[in-house]
Amino acid sequence: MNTKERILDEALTLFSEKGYTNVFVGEIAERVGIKAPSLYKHYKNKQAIFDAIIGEMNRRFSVTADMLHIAGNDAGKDAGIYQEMSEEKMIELGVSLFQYYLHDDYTRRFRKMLTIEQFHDKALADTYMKQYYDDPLSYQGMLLGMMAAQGFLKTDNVSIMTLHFYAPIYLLLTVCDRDPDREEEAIRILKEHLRQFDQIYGRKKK
Amino acid sequence: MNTKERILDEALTLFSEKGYTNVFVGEIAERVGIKAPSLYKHYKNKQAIFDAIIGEMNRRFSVTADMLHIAGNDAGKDAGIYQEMSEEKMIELGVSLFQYYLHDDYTRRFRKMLTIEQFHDKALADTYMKQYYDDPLSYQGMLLGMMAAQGFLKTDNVSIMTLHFYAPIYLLLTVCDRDPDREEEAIRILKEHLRQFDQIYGRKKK
DNA sequence: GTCTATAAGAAGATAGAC
DNA sequence: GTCTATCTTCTTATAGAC
Repeated sequence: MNTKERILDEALTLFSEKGYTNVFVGEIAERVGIKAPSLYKHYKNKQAIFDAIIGEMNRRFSVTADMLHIAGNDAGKDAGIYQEMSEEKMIELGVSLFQYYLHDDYTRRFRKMLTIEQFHDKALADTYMKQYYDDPLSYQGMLLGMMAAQGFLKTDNVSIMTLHFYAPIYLLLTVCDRDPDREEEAIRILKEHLRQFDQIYGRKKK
Repeated sequence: MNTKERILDEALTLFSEKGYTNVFVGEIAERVGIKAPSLYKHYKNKQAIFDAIIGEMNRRFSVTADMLHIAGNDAGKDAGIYQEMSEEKMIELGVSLFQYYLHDDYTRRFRKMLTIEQFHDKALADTYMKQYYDDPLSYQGMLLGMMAAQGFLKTDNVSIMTLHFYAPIYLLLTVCDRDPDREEEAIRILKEHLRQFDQIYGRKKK
């Protein structure tokens, strides 16, 4: 990683912990191992660092979104995939996805930075909404909808079923972001949630 | 409202919109209609204003919490109250509660300020968690648990049922905080959520 | 590209008159 | 309690040598 990239990386870490205004240019430079003025050879000013981070974030978000769309559509074509999915397997899958979102370095720092900075700028609030509300409900709705169409789930309102699937996951993620010590508890609850979801909406009614 | 109270009020508004560091003492003073130095006759410094707001917030939160506990216990003693609660009545109640949380001036500003400032200080993160995770799940769990005990709801896991009730409400609240234009949509979804919740966990299975 | 020195300006806070 | 004037400190950013 070159200096220009390291600046972005350290800045992202600091912004996600303290917010834009509470991070000083000298602080970023120190972490990179240079003095503040040197930093201005790489970026025009502090705002340009922030903008570059936002740009990179949007790029990564849209790459992930595309991947999910493709994966979702592929899964839809292969109807057999769901047949093999037992409750335990579904829970395992849900937990790994949760842990990825929680621990992946970029995902976690972007999420915390957006949480702090979302009210500074309407565009950031929109990005937050898209990433943590519209897109998840859209992708997961697509998958759950296909499972319903194939008779593996039972509902007459796919969007609300999707909301019931996703909202607890979102809530538990916010818990762990604020208090990492509660991760174990959150994962226990997540598993119970997924199990109960499967009982409610699954093929075999309890 | 005297000057000391007006300072707190305007500061809370500004902090909830821009965050502590992005609000200048002169800005608060201007809104109150005085000059910055006058403000120091009422509060030792900027931090003292913030601390006073946090103190007031915690006071109001605990008053509400006590009220909910008492109301919940009273409701528990009066078993008949739930018998009269039709699905439509339950939806109406849920929507009014949602709109109260969304529009009540203090509730809304405290929530936005906590969202922005929560990572500056572990105590604030703890307050956030208590107010928007532990307490709601505890109160609502108490109520739903009593309804289950009396046979009006059916589940073998009250905490997860409560999570299924509350998590979508929390998610929809974050949507409206970030984009007030989506309130109408959110309330439509909220109603569908409550209706489906009643169908899933209500006495009469669909 | 990195450094030292420094300019330029902003923001919090105080002094002291009224 | 409120004001004007001012101090002090902090922070961003630039100048110019190496």
